[in-house]
Amino acid sequence: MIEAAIYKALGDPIRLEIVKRLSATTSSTVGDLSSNLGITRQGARKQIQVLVNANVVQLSQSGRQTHVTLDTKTLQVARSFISQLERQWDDRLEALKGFVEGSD
Amino acid sequence: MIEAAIYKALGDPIRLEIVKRLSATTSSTVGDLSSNLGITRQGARKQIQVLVNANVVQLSQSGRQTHVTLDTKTLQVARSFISQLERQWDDRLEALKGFVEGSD
DNA sequence: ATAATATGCAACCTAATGGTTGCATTAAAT
DNA sequence: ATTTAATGCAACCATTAGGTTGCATATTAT
Repeated sequence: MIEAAIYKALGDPIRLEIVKRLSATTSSTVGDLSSNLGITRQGARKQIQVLVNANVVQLSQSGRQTHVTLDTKTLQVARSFISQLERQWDDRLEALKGFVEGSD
Repeated sequence: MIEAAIYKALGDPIRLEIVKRLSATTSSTVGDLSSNLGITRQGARKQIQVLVNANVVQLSQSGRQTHVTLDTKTLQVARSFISQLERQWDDRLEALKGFVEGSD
């Protein structure tokens, strides 16, 4: 079953920025990720939670800090689905082309 | 530059359903797409407009009907970006693995 | 023991979103 | 010439989302 929730999670500039940072950083805590986003720490935390709820990231506690990691499995599902859309579309175009050529 | 708008457009169950239908249908008019979505025609039209604004679909007029077509170029951009995130993440993990092994 | 750090949680506000109803318009059929 | 079909557009409404401030809590450093 396809989850619009994944795209919804990626569909916000701040959340997308967080995901981008995550993909490029060795280790990120909630605190790290929350800075330099142009919003408050608490605001950023809420956005991180949206990513958690959509399974785009996972949290793990370690002492007083919370680590955030990307869940690439979810990203993979999202990417595969888009691939499928593209493929279906292309097949359809191909079939149409064949039909037109055949009736020529 | 990366557009969160694309994901935002896909991040709604009704809009995603519209896109799915488009990928599987030979030709779709606004009217076709607006039926059996569980909302009014006008409501559906607004969602289609969101897809138009995000360049996920394009409209073309033909007499009294409006045809809707997928813009696979946009989908491709979205997919590529996710691929890139996955790749960066994998490279990072690989580098980390090398570091751990090297220091053993 | 105290102070500083890293966080979480709740209440609140405003703007955006998803949806509706109602009416206008234009092209195609009869 | 009328009617029917396929749309578009605007006003309105309820809910969700994105953000803030304020306060509580639990580790870590001094």
